[in-house]
Amino acid sequence: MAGLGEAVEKMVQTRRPLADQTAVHDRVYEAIRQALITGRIAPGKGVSLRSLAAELGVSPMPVRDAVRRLVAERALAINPANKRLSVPSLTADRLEQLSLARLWVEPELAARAAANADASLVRQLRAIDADVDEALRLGDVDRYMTANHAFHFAIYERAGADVLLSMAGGLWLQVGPFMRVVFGRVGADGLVADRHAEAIEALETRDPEGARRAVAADLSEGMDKMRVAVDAAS
Amino acid sequence: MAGLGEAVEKMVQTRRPLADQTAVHDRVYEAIRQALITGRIAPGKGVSLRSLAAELGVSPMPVRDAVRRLVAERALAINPANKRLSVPSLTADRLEQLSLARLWVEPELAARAAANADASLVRQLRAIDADVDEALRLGDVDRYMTANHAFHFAIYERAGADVLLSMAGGLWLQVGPFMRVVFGRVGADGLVADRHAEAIEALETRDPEGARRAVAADLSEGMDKMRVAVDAAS
DNA sequence: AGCCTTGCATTGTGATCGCAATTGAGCCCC
DNA sequence: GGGGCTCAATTGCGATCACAATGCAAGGCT
Repeated sequence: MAGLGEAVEKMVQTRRPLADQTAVHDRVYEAIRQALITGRIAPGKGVSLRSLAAELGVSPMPVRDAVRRLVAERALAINPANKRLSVPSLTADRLEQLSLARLWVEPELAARAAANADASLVRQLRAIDADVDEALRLGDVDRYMTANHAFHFAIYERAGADVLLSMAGGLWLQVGPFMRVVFGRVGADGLVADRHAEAIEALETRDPEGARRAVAADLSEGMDKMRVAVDAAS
Repeated sequence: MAGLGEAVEKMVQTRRPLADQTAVHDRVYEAIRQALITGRIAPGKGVSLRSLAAELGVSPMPVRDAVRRLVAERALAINPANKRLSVPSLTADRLEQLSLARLWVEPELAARAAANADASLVRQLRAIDADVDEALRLGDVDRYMTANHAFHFAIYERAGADVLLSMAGGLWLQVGPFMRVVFGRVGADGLVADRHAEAIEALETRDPEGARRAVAADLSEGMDKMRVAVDAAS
C-alpha cells in the first residue's frame, strides 16, 4: 500500500492547466488497478475510502467512483454487513474458476489477433518480451508483472474484440493478487519456461491455432504455479 | 424510459424507517439493470444523470454510482469526448462476441448446477417455467424476459461458482437490449421451442452433460434469432 | 436566405457538509 | 487482573454547491 500512494499521487498531481482530459477518478482507478495487477496490495487487507483519498491528496469522491468501478469488476470486495471494502481473499475455488475462464477467453483473443497481426505488432512484442526477460533476470517482480501484462494485452488488443477484451481485463484484475503469492513462494525464477517466443512466432506466421496453443500453454503453466502456491498456503 | 421511472420510483420510495439495509444506489442500480435486461431502454438513446435522478426523485449522486457500476459492466457506454452516456448500440460484431461468451459460460454453469441440483430446485424451476410459458402465451414481453432471466439464473446460482456467475450476469446485461429487437421483429411467438423442459429433466437426473447441452441449445436458438433480427436491422 | 457566432441551459465532475452506523479503545466494575 | 461497557473517532452514503465544458438555439452578419 505504501507504493500505491506514491504512484497515484504522482499521477494525480500531473494536472495540466488546461485540456486535462483524464478525469481524477480515472487516474485513481488506473493507479489502483495497476497496484492490483502487479499485486502490490495484499489480499484480505481492508482499506478505507477516506484514508485512500487522504493518501492520494484528493477528495473521497473520485476514490468512491474508482472503487465502485473496481468492485463491479470484482477486483475489490465489499463486506455487505460492514460495507467496508477489502481485497478479495484467495481461495482455491476462485482460482479454479478464474483459470478456467482465462483459458477460454485469452487463447480465443490470441487466435483472433493472429489473423490481424502485422510486422509492427511483432516488433512491439519482441521489445516487450525483451523487457520481460530482463525483469526476470533481475528478479524485478513489479517490472515483470507490468511487462507481462503489457505483452499479453498488446496481443489481445489486436483481436479487435472489445467485449472479450474487457472480459480478459477483468479476469487479470482478479488474478493479479494471486500472482504475488507465486513470487512469494517459488520466487521469480519459478517462471522460466517462456512461451512468449512461441506466441510471437505464431503471430508472425499468422497462425491462429498456434497462437491459441501458445497462450493456452503459457496460461496453464502460470495458473498451475499459482495453484500449488495457494494450496501450500492453505 | 417512461416505464423505468415509475418502476424505480416505487422501489426507491420503499424506504423503511429503520434498518433499511439496501442502499439507494443499489435500488437505482437494480432498477436500471432490470430495465436493461428486459430491454425497456432503447439502445443508442442518450440519458443524463440529472434527468434520471429527477425522474427517480433522488439526488444525482446515487444515480452516478449506479451508472458507473453499469458502465463498468459494459451495460452502459460513455462517450469519451462528450462524457455523455448512452446505451451501447447493437452491432453484429458485439452480438457475435456475446453469443460466443454466453455459449461458453452458461452451459458450464448449468453443468455445475446439475451436480448440486435437488428436488426443491427442480420444483422452483418448474414454477418459473410455467410463468415463462404463460408469459409467452399472453405475449407479455416484459414478463417473459423477467421470468426467463429468473429461470436461467435460478440454475446458475446453484453452480456455486460466483466468478462465473458474475460473468454470466454481466453478459446477460449486455445482451438484454438486443432481446427487445427480437420481439420487435419476429414477435413473441418467435420463441416457442422450449428447451427449458429439457434442462429441468437433466437437472432432475443430475446429468451435467445433459444440462450443458440443453442450455447450450436454448442459448443457440435465442442468439440465432437475435442475429437475424440484427442483420435485418442493418 | 444561409451560415456563423454568441448566449443560455444543461451536462458531468469534484469538493464539502451532514447523518447514521459501526468500530475501536479506554475505562470502570466485578 | 480480566471482562463488559461506554464514548469518541471513523466509516460509507447521500445531498448540495460550485465550476468548467459542452450542446443547443436564437439572433446577427454577409
